Amino acid sequence: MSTVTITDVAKRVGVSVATISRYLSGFTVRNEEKIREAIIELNYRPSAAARNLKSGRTGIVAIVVPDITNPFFASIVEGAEGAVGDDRMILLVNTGDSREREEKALSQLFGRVDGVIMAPLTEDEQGPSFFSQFGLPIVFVDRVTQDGEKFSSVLTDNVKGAQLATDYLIGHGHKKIAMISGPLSTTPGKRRADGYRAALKKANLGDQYFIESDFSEAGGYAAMCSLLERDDAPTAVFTANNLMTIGALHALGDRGISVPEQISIIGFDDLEFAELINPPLTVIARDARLQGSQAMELMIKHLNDGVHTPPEHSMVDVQLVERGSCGAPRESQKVRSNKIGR
Amino acid sequence: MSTVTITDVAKRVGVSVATISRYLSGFTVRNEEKIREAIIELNYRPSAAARNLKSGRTGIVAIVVPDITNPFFASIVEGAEGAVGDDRMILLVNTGDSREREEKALSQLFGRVDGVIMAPLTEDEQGPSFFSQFGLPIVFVDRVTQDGEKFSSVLTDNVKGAQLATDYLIGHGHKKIAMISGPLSTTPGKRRADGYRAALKKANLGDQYFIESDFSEAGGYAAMCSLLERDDAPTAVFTANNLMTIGALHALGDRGISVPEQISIIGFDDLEFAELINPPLTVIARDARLQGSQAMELMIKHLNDGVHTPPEHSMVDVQLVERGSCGAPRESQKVRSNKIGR
DNA sequence: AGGTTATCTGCAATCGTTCTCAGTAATGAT
DNA sequence: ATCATTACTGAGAACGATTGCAGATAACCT
Repeated sequence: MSTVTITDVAKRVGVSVATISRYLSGFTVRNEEKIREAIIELNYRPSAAARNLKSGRTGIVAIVVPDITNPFFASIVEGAEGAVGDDRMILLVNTGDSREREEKALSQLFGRVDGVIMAPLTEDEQGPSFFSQFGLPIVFVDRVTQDGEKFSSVLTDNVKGAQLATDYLIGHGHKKIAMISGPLSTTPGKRRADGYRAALKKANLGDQYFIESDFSEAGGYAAMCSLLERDDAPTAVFTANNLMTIGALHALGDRGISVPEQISIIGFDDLEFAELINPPLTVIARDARLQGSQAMELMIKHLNDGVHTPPEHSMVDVQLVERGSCGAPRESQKVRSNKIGR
Repeated sequence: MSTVTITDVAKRVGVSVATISRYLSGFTVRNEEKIREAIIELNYRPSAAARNLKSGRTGIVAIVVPDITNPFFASIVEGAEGAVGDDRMILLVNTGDSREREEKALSQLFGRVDGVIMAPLTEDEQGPSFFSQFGLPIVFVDRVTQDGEKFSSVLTDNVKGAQLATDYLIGHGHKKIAMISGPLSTTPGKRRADGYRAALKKANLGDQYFIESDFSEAGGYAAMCSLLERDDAPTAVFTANNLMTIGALHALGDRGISVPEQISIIGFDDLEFAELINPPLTVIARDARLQGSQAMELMIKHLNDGVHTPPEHSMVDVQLVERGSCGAPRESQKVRSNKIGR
């Protein structure tokens, strides 16, 4: 076990601890060669704890995400990892969509990390008041809290993405366009719903097929089921995230409803395997890794420039990736007959 | 900003810092009520750094994985998160399949964490020698290093899984059974290859269709391409992990080769969307979340019982999930004609 | 009352660094 | 040779908690 301290190294070389410390911090000192050797021979490793205590910094940046098994967040983490650099590490907190765990984690983070990159669970007011007393640099990614403008953020152009998707369905001639939405308490939930409604309005269509759900596969499944049970079922669906798209597809598969012949579907967020699905999935894509790396770069900037750097807001673009899951609408009779026949 | 220390609290209450410290550690002290109040009023938060320095523990467990965007590892992390408990946190390190980053991370981890749960990149000898001098409890998950028996581990029954898969293909009448294997330098790579070969041997078949690749989608794609280019192409393929399965499917899709009519495929590791693929994917599944939680439980045990608890080894079972990607072999002529026609 | 134990307390050392301050040696300019 | 400048050095005080020790108080026996 390595309980060898800076003092041991100093004794070995015959200088003071201050010199060793300076050497470690990159200053030029007289006996560099001997110090290097002594450190290797003694297998000395500086104590992170002692450094933290003195310097006040930990060299750790936290990333708080609601669900690490969602490929989108996994990619964010990957992007952040790539941008974190050599002298910092990442502390991952997965809150599992639990508000309680999010709060607990945040309070425990204090003192252990230099900054927090987070995708908060909701935009509720509780968040900001907590953050203002937090004292650490915060960068929001993908989602913000109510007064998110006060902190740096890297967001997606959700409104545009949802409009693109809805317009695309409208362009195919659909009139009955459903949206399986995420929680309106979240940034992407709200904004994507806004984009959807704006596009419908522009085309003089109503939003009677709007369903609020919860960004999970089960939620997408349930929402799709309830849409299919309607007397006047939609001919196209826009699902607000990847997991809900998968859930919706499972619901369709279970009922033997074929895509895009009987119903068209377009999802927000691309998936590694979107092309492999039958049919290949048309989606609104964005660069999650880029979002992660931008968030980390912003964080590093704040860390280096001091807390009082003004917040910066970055917006990542979206684009429509056309594959094969959307087509022209079918006459509603046909859809109904199929629905009965399930 | 909270620069309020234990001394401030002590002054406020009119006792010594020792008393506050004891109160914080759960001992019964006289003025509990007043202390509680003072802590809240002053918004005092104990300094993690100072605690670390004195006590030597950090309350953080590291998880080192090669690729967090692989759903399998994401699930491991999720499982570990669920089992970590209230007084510890998880530090995630994503090495991105880079040996260099793995080494660097490991050395930086020292002193910042109480233990390391890891899926090492390879079984090379470098690992163990490093770990023996590491002095921290280590739990291997999914993969081990050469002298892995010295440390606790949670592994999968890889041999059995590979045998199940290969036997299944043999049972369908296949004779030309390929394996797109992971690196033989890794635990799952080697063991799954062993299982495949054992099953072939039992059936008096040769392993001329064995290809070693790298557990990535691109690797699976390339391997599948090279198999298809052979004069005598295989009629069935066993891919050694989820990403390579996706890659292989992409390769087949690009060439218009249909599954399972023209070629059968079975993969190791289930996928959230395996049912949605055309055709639904038959796989060898295992409970990744369970592996993660077991690893964490083992770690907590080591942490609580002291370093000198003997290592424990746990093996998670596998099972074959039959869907629709395997069928009877086609005559080789047909396959060849299709190959020419691509 | 006196003695013993149990419970709580404060003092002060300690953990392993960083960093200010003052001091010494070496170099260059005059 | 003198002085100014530069380049490095060591002593020692922090940083904010934990904890062994010994003393004080209260509680319990006989």
